[in-house]
Amino acid sequence: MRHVPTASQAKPAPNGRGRRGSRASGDDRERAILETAERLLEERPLREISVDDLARGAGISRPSFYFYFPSKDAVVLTIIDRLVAAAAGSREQALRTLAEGEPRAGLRQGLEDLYAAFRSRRAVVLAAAELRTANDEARELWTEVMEGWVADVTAVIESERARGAAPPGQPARDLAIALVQMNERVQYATFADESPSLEDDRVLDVLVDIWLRAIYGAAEPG
Amino acid sequence: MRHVPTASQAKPAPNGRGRRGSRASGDDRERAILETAERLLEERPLREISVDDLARGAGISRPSFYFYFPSKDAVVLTIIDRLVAAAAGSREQALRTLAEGEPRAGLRQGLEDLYAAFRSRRAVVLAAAELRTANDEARELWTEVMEGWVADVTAVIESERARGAAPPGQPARDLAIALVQMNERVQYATFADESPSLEDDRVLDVLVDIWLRAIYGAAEPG
DNA sequence: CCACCTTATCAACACCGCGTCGATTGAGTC
DNA sequence: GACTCAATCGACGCGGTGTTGATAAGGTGG
Repeated sequence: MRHVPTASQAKPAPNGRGRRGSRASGDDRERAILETAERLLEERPLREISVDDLARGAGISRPSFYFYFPSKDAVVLTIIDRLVAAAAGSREQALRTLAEGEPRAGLRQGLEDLYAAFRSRRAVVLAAAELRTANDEARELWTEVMEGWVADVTAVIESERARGAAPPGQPARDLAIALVQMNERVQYATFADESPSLEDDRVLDVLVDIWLRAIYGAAEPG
Repeated sequence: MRHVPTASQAKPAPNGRGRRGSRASGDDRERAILETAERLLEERPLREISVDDLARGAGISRPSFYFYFPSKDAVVLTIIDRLVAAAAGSREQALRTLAEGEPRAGLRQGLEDLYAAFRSRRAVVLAAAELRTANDEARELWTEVMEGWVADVTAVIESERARGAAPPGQPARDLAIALVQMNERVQYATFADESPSLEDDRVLDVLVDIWLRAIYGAAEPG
């Protein structure tokens, strides 16, 4: 279980991740650490950034770092929390468009918004993916996010089937899981510039096409 | 560039990963280390296995370990090399079935064989995925494997389009990349028992369905 | 059979990154 | 001017990695 109210509550009260108690001038330091982390993540992966790097970057010693954050991971988790809160906005927006009876356009719009939100914080997203394999809290956060999307997509598929726009097929939730995970993986590969990976400007066309065919396509045409 | 001839050449000559020179009785130790690694990977992730664990498991001291392998990663890479060589068999088999004019059945068969091959070495596959993010050599090996599959799938799609069985659509290679990456991610999630993830016995039905719709489906029916 | 190479082994070491402890400073009450 | 408490950091212990150098334990051949 995570203990933090997923950010967005400006400063009040100590939380599991942030500084312990108080709110004196050291707010600057805390911000400095977060900014240093974001800056360094643009240059190299999390695993190559030490607590000392973060401390020095923020102009303090390593032990002082621990006054503000309990660990390196906690810093990144704080950053991710905020990104996730921001992305939640995009998701709600997309859902609303979807609900307005124009599901295909809405779908494209939704995937576009999400892609843009993550694309703009590429470094953080890659760090989050790296953390996920090692850190329980990160894994739980990721799970929450994925479950949220899967639930939404499942609802959309079911409603499209109910109104006859989409044919029956695999259980909606199973389909949703595979599609959401496809997006995660494809986008990650593009952000990380893996090979093979899709070109940045091809990602959406390809993903949207597969989603539409998976949801609206008949089982086996041609 | 990797320097190792992807295993399968029993013992000859020192290679980049294995023991340096010679082939005395210490062959047993080398095998013992590899077996210890596989055994421990069934219990816990690579990151929680130390060189000392591997050494003790093989009945030698930590420094002695370095006589056989240059690092913990090298051990896992050796294991992965062998798995990949084995999986290459499945892939060739699948391709042959595919080429015999029964592409849909062949596709299902191919995905099934691959899934079974990896499923049976779950622990190793998960370790490989973990290594990939941290280790250059692992990343290159993974790239080779992925590029191989993408190339094959691209060829299949193009040939199906050429003979009129599949309609035109996104560039075949782009489609292939997304589908192959989807499989990777979905299978990983299932092996790791993430949430959300597909149930073990649902994976193939869902993946095959999406593949068929993505390849053979029309752009936008219903 | 003994000098010699080569295989195989490990204690001891140097290094790095993490997280903690305890002492110290300095600004703000009362 | 005595007290508090946020903030800082030197020094430490821990656990992990990889290396060095000394040593034993087989052949091999002169």
